[in-house]
Amino acid sequence: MVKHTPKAQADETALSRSRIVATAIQLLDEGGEPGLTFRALSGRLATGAGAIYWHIANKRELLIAASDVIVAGALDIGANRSDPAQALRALAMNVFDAMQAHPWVGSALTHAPGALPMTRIFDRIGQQVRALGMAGEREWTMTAAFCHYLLGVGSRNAANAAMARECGVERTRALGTVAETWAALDEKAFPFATSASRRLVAHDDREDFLTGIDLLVAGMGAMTGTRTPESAA
Amino acid sequence: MVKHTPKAQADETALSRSRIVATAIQLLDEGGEPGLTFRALSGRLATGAGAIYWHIANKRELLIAASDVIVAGALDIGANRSDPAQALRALAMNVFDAMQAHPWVGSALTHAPGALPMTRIFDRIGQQVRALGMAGEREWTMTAAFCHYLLGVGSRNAANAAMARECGVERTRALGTVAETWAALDEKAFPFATSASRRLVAHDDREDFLTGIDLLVAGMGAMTGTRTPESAA
DNA sequence: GCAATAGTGGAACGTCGTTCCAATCATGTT
DNA sequence: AACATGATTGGAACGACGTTCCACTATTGC
Repeated sequence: MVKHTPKAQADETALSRSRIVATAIQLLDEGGEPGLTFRALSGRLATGAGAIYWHIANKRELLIAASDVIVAGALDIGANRSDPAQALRALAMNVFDAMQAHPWVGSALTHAPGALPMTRIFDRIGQQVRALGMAGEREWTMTAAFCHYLLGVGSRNAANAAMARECGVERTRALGTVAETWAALDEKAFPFATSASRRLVAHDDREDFLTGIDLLVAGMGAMTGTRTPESAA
Repeated sequence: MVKHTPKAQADETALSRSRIVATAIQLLDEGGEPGLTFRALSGRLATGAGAIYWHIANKRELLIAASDVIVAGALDIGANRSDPAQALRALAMNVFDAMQAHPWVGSALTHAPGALPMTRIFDRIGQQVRALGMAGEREWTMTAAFCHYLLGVGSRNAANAAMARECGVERTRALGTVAETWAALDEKAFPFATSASRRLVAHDDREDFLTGIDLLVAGMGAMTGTRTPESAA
């Protein structure tokens, strides 16, 4: 009783790569990385594991495809300012927000460095770095530094979210546990960590992240000698 | 026939936490993250899994303990220059070299943000940032930025090593595969990645890393000279 | 000497990613 | 209308993993 166009099955009940990836994103958002399981996936799709493997090679590819949907969506909007420094900032902000909304993305990007989603980010950032006047060796190094920073923040974000989920509490409460551990350390052996433990729970991730981006942009200006970071206002 | 001091069993055949951790490091160095298995571990220690669990709570704790040995060793030497900027550089270099020699450390640090090894790094870097004249909010933000960058580089290093191991070839050859993929991308859609594909295989990780560190240090100098933290819009 | 406790070895459990295969469905040919 | 073919499906089965459990041995305090 089901109508079907020859090639493009518009049938909603039919299995397809995009439907699998969309469901995978649902599971990841609900239960984090451990929430994505081929059993949970086949259960929600009301099919078997073999059917899924017909459309997708393995879990790694599934994770990359899921990340790519999020990353492509984050890079699609905004970041088209005329000023490269501002565009860089907006770009980084978009990626950060996407990683905050979907913490598993940060860890997925880490485990597949050369894959499409990370390449997307790398390319878009590289374009802006180039527009800032970097050339030759510089543009590579600077872009790589930006990406590494972005990736580091993203994976720490993912780890924080995982810890919060594991303890069954919200992020602030989970960080509070770490803060207590730090505060209880020997002040002689860890002078900075003990004094910084208060800020660990009070700080704003997003603001800190953006300050780091500004730091890198300012550093680029200082090292090339030409530009001043005055533009980031 | 075995002599034994009451508490401190110097017996080489006896199981102990430190012997377990040392063997775990061996396995990690030989086979990467997937090389560390409770079965492989109990096999090499000529014992059962239950005996190991008497000394160590779970795999997470084992990975943290293994990382701590490497990190503590890396932070123990050097980095005692009088110039904070130079000390910061030397510190970062030590951690980078340790992560290069033991690629699994980068990924382990990512998955346990508040644990002792990462705290060690955070504290040592924070001390130098503080010595550079940062105070209040700044010293936290700057230290966090350094750590994030360090972590990002470390986990990408780990991912590269994992990819190289998986393909059974050396790192350069594995990166070459990624470079070919990038070169084959649409030049209109990925103008930067396509043009940068040559550098991907030619570059020197360590040099790039240090340039990034210098970038951050230079940024700190530039930002403290002029601005106040009201830039966050 | 003897109970108590620290420590050991390995079988067993449940879950995971992945593979395999018989059954089903849609389609082109006769 | 009947069949052959290849794409697609559902679920059983496999091997490996982290972890738990428990019977057992060795050491210690009394």
